Amino acid sequence: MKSKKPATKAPKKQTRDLEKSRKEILDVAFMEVFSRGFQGVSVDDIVKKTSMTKGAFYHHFPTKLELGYALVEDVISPMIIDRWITPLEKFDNPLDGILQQLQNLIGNSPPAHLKLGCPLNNLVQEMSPVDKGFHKRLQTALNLWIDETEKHLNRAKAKGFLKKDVNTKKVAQFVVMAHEGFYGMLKGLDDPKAFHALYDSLEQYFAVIST
Amino acid sequence: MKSKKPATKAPKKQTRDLEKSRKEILDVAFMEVFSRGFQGVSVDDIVKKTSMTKGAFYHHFPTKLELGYALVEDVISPMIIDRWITPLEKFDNPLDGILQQLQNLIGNSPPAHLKLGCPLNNLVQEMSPVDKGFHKRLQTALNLWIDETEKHLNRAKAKGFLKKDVNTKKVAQFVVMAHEGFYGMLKGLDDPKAFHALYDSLEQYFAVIST
DNA sequence: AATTTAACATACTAATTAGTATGTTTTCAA
DNA sequence: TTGAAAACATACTAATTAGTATGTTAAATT
Repeated sequence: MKSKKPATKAPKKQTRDLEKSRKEILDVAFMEVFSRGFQGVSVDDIVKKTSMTKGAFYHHFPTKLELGYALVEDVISPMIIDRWITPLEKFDNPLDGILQQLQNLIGNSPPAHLKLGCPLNNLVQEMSPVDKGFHKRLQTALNLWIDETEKHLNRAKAKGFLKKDVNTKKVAQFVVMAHEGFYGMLKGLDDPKAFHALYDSLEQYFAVIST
Repeated sequence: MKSKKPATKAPKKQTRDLEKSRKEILDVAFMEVFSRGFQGVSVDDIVKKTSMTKGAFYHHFPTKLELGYALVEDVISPMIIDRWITPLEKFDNPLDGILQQLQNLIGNSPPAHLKLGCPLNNLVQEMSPVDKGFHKRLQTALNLWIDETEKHLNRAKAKGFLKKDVNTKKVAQFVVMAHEGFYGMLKGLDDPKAFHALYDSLEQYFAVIST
């Protein structure tokens, strides 16, 4: 039996950690909501997949809706930045970066993962008309995506990759729309060739606005 | 009191009509599901907004899922043909028709209606990963939309409006993707100017593939 | 006209739901 | 060390859920 406590200094023997617990709930909730929808998941479902109980859940989130809000603000929004914005920094031409990321994160994704769609788009379509608090936060997340994309497009313009007369705000909106559209389409279709079709068309559009 | 029955031949005094009742349930269910999502609507919700009761509902549909399937096949699919395909017949150049219909049905829609998004896209995003029966039927509906769009693009090609080397299947997929993307975007954003931004970009893309 | 059957209505059930009330254990500051 | 508060656990509740069992009425058939 090794239940003896070694006399060496306790190496971080915390059994309770607010931040870690919150993160565990959010992580589990994210996957559940991602795959079954916000209204399709119950608080009990989430709790069951957690190492905690209902008491813990409601210690962290006053209502199920507040958990949903936290998912948008604390999980999904940072994820968008991580996956779609930050990687663009490595590209001299942001337009190349956008196409590259589409290829990496969507084109190269296994079909099983594509079937779940986009976490943000899923919630926009499901919850935006249903709850004002959701709508507000989802709108903020979408605008964040658009604004950050626009910044890189402005950089592209400054570097001479984009025609002088292009409206980068408009293009940014179109680019984000295409991301949502790609995800939505590939979620509904099974056709693995569909991505290339969409990708090729977007590439053609990029060619028009490029120098 | 006018409760007397005129001796004139009964002018269709049916109190029970299978088809009419089914249609009433489907119509009510469509609006409820359209605005609150399939999982956000209960059978009792639907029944309450109907002139019938639960007994009638389960006389027409064995389960809630079967009602959902009927919504896709009997309500939404015909609606897509009516709104997005049939109108194209009036246009000499189908590409003009597609842009016109986008302007009519989305650009000129009141924001209150745009907030509900697209009935098909809503269900694709919410239900496609959740239930196989849904996925299959939603996929069929999407492919119907794509195939019918492709037919008109082939007509455009035959008439010389499209470049000879364009792949009409690919373009059709991109067009439907754009429709879903437009709807999804405008549902999340509030910006009334967003439509024009998206529209302009799509128009530029059309210019590339046109003669 | 009588009888069968189709088109419903009414009343129920067992499971699930979000949320609460109250207890227990860990942590940390004095 | 102690005591208070934070971080949970347990046990409950009232409402809602999809679905059923059974009754009733209108319509079609004979």
